[in-house]
Amino acid sequence: MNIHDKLILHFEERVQLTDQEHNKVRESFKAVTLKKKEMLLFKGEVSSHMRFIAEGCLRSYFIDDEAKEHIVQFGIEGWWVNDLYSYLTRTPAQQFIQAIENTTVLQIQRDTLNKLYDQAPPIERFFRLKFEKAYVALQDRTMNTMSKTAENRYMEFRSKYRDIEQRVPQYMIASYLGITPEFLSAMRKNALTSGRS
Amino acid sequence: MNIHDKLILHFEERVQLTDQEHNKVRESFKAVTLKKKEMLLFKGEVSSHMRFIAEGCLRSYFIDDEAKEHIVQFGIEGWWVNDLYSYLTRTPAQQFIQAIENTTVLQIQRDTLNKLYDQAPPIERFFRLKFEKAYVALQDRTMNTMSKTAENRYMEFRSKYRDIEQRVPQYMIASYLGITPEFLSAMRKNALTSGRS
DNA sequence: CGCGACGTTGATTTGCCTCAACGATTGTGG
DNA sequence: CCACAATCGTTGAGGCAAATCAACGTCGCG
Repeated sequence: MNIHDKLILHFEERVQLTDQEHNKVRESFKAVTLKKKEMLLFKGEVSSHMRFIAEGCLRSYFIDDEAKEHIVQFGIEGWWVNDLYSYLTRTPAQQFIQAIENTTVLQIQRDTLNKLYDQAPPIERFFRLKFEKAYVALQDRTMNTMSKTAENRYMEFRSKYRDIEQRVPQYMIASYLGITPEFLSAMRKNALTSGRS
Repeated sequence: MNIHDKLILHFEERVQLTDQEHNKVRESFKAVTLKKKEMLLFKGEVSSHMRFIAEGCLRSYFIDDEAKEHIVQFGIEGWWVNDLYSYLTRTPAQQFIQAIENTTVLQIQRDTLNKLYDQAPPIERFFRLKFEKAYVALQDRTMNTMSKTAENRYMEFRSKYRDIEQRVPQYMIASYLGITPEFLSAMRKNALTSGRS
């Protein structure tokens, strides 16, 4: 199975595409490969691509006024990553996107994608559905952050993203959860000495 | 100007509609009026409408394990409100939606909207764009919550949503910001006695 | 072998919460 | 139209979850 097949299967989980649309997709999305720790997007660049992770693992993060990193999102095979604000407004990115493992991404230029929306309505539908889902997922995270303790959020992260948990260093999980590595470490110790697991 | 005109103008800020599509919109969206404190959606109901606020002010909120309320979103004229998770998955809502002022909402049934997507691609495009924007806005809020103090978040809220600030009680703003009313009160006192404003 | 990346530990500090009490408004039923 | 009850905001004392800071152990890798 070549790399574009993955993307097409991904689209076809949600919408039906004609052969012609398959070809459009194959032409429009270009592969990019990254080695571990390489950058896919730097803060300050304008993000002008939508990006699908075909293989590997990435993180997007930003740096606050006190020079601290905060992980916005992890992504693995089958996920999309972007600094969407930069992409939509054509302004310099606030976020960095970096490879955690060697990674292959399929990306499409903004203008190409916008044309594709006109030519292939199922693709536009796919993205409508995708953003609906992404919004719901993000809202869920927001609600958790507002109402749960760090320990509960960690437990939920572990059960929801077991695959990711095993591929990224612990301090990045702490950053994603909005806590310090020290505190995560302390929590893990507690969880082990009480509830056996 | 009747109430459906507002909605059509709202669509036409982003996409072009034909006269026929105008009519579809007029037929499909039904008006609902609410008095202050009335509920538009209860936790446990399935949300089966997309809802546009034509006039008034609403809040959506949830109640956590410790019986505390958390405001997820405010909405005024020109905004959309929903428990999107419930709407998309047809499962019982986690959230409540309540009128803060007397309010008029235009709402469309899920099935009707889904048909409309097929019949009127610009409407589907509108919602793709809307969810992209909503996602970005929510991500911005998430990033703020992760990296800023309560005081900074409050200041940002005030400058970004001055209109809302003046229409909702202070304890609801506290809830939206993820702090207690007491702490917000203390912050306000500080801000006044130091920086003149 | 040595160094950098990662995780851990413990002492101390801090941002925000809890609880309880108390004005000031608002609104509402008698 | 007044009286009383809600509703809302404020204050202050005390407490806790999580951060900070500094030091140290361990592993993988060049």
